[in-house]
Amino acid sequence: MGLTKTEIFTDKQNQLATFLKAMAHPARIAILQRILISNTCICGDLVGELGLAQATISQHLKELKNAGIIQGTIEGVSVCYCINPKTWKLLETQLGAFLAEYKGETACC
Amino acid sequence: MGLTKTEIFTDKQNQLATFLKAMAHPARIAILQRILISNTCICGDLVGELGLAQATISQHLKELKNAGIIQGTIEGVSVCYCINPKTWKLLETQLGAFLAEYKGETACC
DNA sequence: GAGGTATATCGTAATATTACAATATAAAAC
DNA sequence: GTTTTATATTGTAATATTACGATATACCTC
Repeated sequence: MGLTKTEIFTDKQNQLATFLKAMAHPARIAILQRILISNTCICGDLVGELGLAQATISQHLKELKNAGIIQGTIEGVSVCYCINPKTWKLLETQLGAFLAEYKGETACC
Repeated sequence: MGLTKTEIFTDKQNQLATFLKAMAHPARIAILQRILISNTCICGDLVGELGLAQATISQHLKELKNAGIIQGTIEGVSVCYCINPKTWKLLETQLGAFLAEYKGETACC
């Protein structure tokens, strides 16, 4: 075992889970916030700012990139990472729809 | 290693990561949707509806409960699980604030 | 209280994640 | 072309997650 049974869930459920999983780490939230605030990002800055090793940050960036949340373009010696606007909007839509399913407090519990 | 370095991040970053992690599984999204739609929930229903073993579903419910997202009250033989309104609002606020940090497309990448 | 029903917990196997040192790659500067 | 600088990849150890069978618990019904 140890393998998520994706086949029994809908594509939407699986996709939302993938997005959430990609963001479900404080380092990746910190990285995203850093990109969001400065509206641009160079990986080297993060190595100094977060207290994690360069290899670890590179790994986190890779996961955000795999999920499609960020994109990177080579800029001379360094790489410029920024938000993928298309994915971010999709994420906002899907997450918004999910959260909106809550209809207020129930009488039950 | 293999242990997240929570101490180098802010409480807000860690809390948001914890919420996201709790929801970052298609089974748990399906469970939440089921609770949200019916405005109530009994675990036994889920065992029939999702294609997972009873022990697995109980485990997923436990994780959602540990994160404070759902709460359960014993109701005779079964347990009634429902959304924790306070946590759900906190989650909406924190996630909303996070998503709102995006200021639209950048010129950079 | 014996039997049935609903949920939780335990034990365990397979797999995934997190973190980092070491090393590789690739472009700029000299 | 060698050195410097920035990032990626590889290898590896520690830990976490996912799933399920088996078993325990707890409450209702008779």
